[in-house]
Amino acid sequence: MLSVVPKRTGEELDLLFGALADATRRGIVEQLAAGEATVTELAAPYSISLPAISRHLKVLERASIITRSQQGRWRSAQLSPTSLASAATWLTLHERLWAERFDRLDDHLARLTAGPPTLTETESQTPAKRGTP
Amino acid sequence: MLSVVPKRTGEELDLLFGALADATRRGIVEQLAAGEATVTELAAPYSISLPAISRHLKVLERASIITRSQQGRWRSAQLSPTSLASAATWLTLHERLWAERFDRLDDHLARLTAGPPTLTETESQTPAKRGTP
DNA sequence: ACAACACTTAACATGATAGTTAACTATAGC
DNA sequence: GCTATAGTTAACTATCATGTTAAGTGTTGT
Repeated sequence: MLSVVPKRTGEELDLLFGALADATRRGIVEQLAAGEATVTELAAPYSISLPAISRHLKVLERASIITRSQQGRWRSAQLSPTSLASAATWLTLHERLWAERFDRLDDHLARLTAGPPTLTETESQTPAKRGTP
Repeated sequence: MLSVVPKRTGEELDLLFGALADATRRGIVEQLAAGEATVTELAAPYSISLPAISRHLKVLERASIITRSQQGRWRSAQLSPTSLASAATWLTLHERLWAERFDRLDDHLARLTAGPPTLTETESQTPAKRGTP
C-alpha cells in the first residue's frame, strides 16, 4: 500500500551503474572493447547458459552501454560510444569533489598540529555539522 | 583472454557499482560531499523511513564508500577518501579505450565515404558529443 | 524440404533488495 | 531514575535479479 514515489531523477545512472555491478557484464564490456562480437563468442568465457548471456546483453543494451545488430542469424553486440560518459562524469566529479575536501582537511589538520595559524588562512574548513532545524 | 584491464577483485567493483546503482544512495553520497552528516540529517530529504536510510548507509559502508563514527548518540557518516577510485578508474579507462576505438572507426569511415583522402582529414580528435544527450 | 545452427522467449526456482512497522539499545538531559 | 532522542535490529512483504531448462523463431546449408 505504500505509495512509491516514482523515481525519475537519475534513472539513467541507475541503469548504468546497475549494469556495471555484475562481473559477467563487466567482462562482456571488456571483451567488447576489443571489438564487436557475437553472442556465442561473448558467452565462451563463462560457464553460464546462453539465455543468461542473452539477458545480460539485454541489460547492457537497456543501459545504453551496447548496441546490437543482426546479420543473418548472427547477432553481434558492440559498445555504444557515449555510454559510460555520464557514469564516468558522475564518478570523477564526485571523486574530485571529495578528494579536494580531504586535501583541505589534511591541510587544516596539518596547520592545527603544526602550531599557530598564519594570518591569511581560513579557519572555516572544519567538517561542520549542519544543524537540524 | 584479452584482459585489457588489470583484474582487481571483481567483488569490490560489484559492491561499488551496486551501491551507486540507487538514486537514494547517490543522493546520500552527494550530500556527504558537503561534509559529514548524521543519519537523521541524511534522511531528511527523503520520504523513506529511518531504518531504510540506515540500511542504505550499511550498503555504502560495505562498499567502502563511506566510513562511520559515533560520538555520543549521534552516528555520523563521512566519505571515504579512496572509495570511488577503483570504479572511476575502471570507467574512465574503458571509456577512453573505446572512445579511441570509435574515433578510429569514425576516422576510417570518414576516409571511406569521403573519396580520396585530403591533407588534414585525419585530425578529428573529438567525438561529436560528450556527456548526457 | 529439412536438419543444424544461433540465438531469443517462456516458465520457473531462488536469492538479493528495498521498503515497511515494531521492538530494542544506548546516550542526553532533567 | 525517568524520559525523550538517535539510531539499529528484527520480522515481514513485495519486487527485482540471476540462473536454470524447454520450447520457439528465424537463417544457413545440403
